[in-house]
This record gives sequence, C-alpha cells and structure tokens, in this order.
Amino acid sequence: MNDKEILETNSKEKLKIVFMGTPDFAVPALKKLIERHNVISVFTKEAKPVGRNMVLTKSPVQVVAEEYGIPVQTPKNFKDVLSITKVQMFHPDMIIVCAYGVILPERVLDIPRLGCINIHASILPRHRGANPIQRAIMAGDRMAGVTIMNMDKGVDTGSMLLKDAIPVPQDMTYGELENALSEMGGNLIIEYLDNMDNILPQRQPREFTLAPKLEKEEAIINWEKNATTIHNLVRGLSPYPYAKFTHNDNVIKLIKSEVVKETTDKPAGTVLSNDLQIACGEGTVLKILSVQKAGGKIIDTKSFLNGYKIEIGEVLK
RNA sequence: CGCGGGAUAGAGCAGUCUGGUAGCUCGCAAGGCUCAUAACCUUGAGGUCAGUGGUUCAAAUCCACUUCCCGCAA
Repeated sequence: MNDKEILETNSKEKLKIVFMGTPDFAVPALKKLIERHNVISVFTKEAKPVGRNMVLTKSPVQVVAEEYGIPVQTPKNFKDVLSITKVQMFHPDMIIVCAYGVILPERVLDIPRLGCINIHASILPRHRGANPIQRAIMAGDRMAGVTIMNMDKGVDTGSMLLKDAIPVPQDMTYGELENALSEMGGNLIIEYLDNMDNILPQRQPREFTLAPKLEKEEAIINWEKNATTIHNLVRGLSPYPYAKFTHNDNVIKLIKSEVVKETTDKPAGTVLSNDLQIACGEGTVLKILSVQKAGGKIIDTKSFLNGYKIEIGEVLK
C-alpha cells in the first residue's frame, strides 16, 4: 500500500463528493451526505419560472445546498466543454447522482476516481428510466425500493451495488411511496459509503422493464380499463398530476378511489350509484372517494355530489 | 405583468348578467312514523354574502382596491 492509498483510506469519511440532484426526492440524500461527508459542490437544474405567477424558483436541492453554504452549479447540460470543466475543477472523489434530470456523458462519468454513483428509486432492473416510482404504483407492484448503482453510459444500466425494498400496500399513493423511498435512498447511500470496500458490483440481469417519463395523455382515465388498473393510475398520479376525466366540459380530477368487489354488466363508464361507483372494463367497479374540480379544493365524493349533478345511468367518457 | 376560476350557514353549491324578504342538496338538533334504520315525514338552530371604500332611496348583486384559495400552462 503506497502513501497515496493510505491517505485515501484514512480520509475515507472525508470523501470529496459532488452531488447532482434536483427535486425533493434528492433532498434527504443530500442532507445526510452533507452531515457525514465532504460535499464540495452541488449540481442541479437551473431555477425556472414556476407556479401561478411564473416566479423564478430554485430547485429544492439548490435551496438546501445554499442553506449549507455549498456552491451550486446549474449547467443546462454537459454538451459543452465549459460545463464539463466545471465538474473537473472540483476534483471530486465521487459524484453522487439522485434524480438530477440531466444525462451525464462519458466524459463526466470518467472524472471522479471512485466513479459516479446513482441513487435509483426502483429495484433494478425493474423500472429503468425517469419515473420509476409512479410506474411502480401504476403497475401495481407489491414491492418497491431503491438501488445504489454504478453509472455507465446507458440509462440505469450500470452494475448494482446495494438495494433495499419495502412492501407497497395497494392503496399507497405515489407521494407516499416517494417519501418512503426518498428516505431510504438517503440511508442507503450512506450505508454504501460506509461499506464501500466490502461491496461488489453486481451485473443487472438481462430481463428489465422501462419506466419512461409520464405523458400527459396517460392521466386521462379510460373507463374501458379494469378497475384495478384505473385505481393504480389514480394512486400512481397522486398527488401530482392526478388522474382525470371530463364531464360536461368540467375537468374532474380523481384524488382517491377504491376497487369495489361487486361486478356489473353495464357498459364501461356507467354511473352505478349515488355515491359514484363507476362501471369499468371487464365488469369491474371502481368507487370514487374524493375528487377535485377545476378551481375547487379537494373534497370527498359526498360533498361533491351535494353541489354537482351526476345522474345514475350516465356514461362517462 | 403567462391564461383562467373562486370566496354566500358546519360541508358542497345556486343566486350576481337584469340591485328590492338569504336559497338548494347535505350535515346538525328536536319531535313523529317504524320491529328497525344511514330510509321517510314535521319543525328548528345556524349568515357581518372574504375585507375596505364608492355609486344608490336600496348592494351578495354595480364600480375600485386589498387579502386568501384553486385550475391551466411551464
């Protein structure tokens, strides 16, 4: 063991880390890393106009980084030499990426001597891609988790280092699962850094599934699908952007639903009862528990029906 | 100045255009009917119509401003 290696071993707890991430999901990991290691810089997506008044808003990761006084970089991407140089400048031992939203080219992946490590919110190789958490709920997965992995030039294709998983109750929403996995990701990356030397990278099995970015049309409910599929869509898109349907030109978001045991022979979309049980595909029935109308707050179905007319026998589209 | 909707009883809404007694569906309370009920009937309580100012004989309603809430878009 030469001097350099001894030095590295002794200073392992003081790894120079560059953190890359953007949304709330990445915040627990960032905080834990800041507390235990040496996060020398944070890369995040640039502040963008957001919300009702188009106010320029910093990403949650940037807000936290600035609270801790850590320098923040917001390159648009790494297609130009300058933004790559920005990474090189810091001479990081390791880059840790968590829901960054920007693709890292090989020239960036090669910079840190300990490589680029990704915190991915699925049990790989299931749900590679941009929206693993929503996709897991939408698919009705019984288990969900986080994988710590080495990054390579493919999207979520690198070798796996550490995993953890939790059961997913069939009424859990995307938001709830995201919170759970967000904490898990923070804990798991710390666990990895503590035990790095004893962890062997493992190749991903060949069989994988993709979790592509959500398209807008996917939020529109198709009553021809069976009730479980729709129910999974509802909770997979809660609390954002919510599954929706239109009734008399009113957009109605479906906040909470429940699959009913009974079956029906009415065509899909038929309103079956005065508490909004709706016929779905294959004779299944979905009960709507709470909704939100454009301009209104989230309310339970009973309140909603006190002021909004939907007749039994109507067929929703 | 990105586009738009909204604030009326504990809840959800109508009424505003066209100014003139505060309404609907629920909930709540009391009583009745019933073997019984979340069903049905009767009665009742509960409002500073978001706030401030203006117009008017008269404002939930028209005008101006303020505060708060929400949808779209990104």
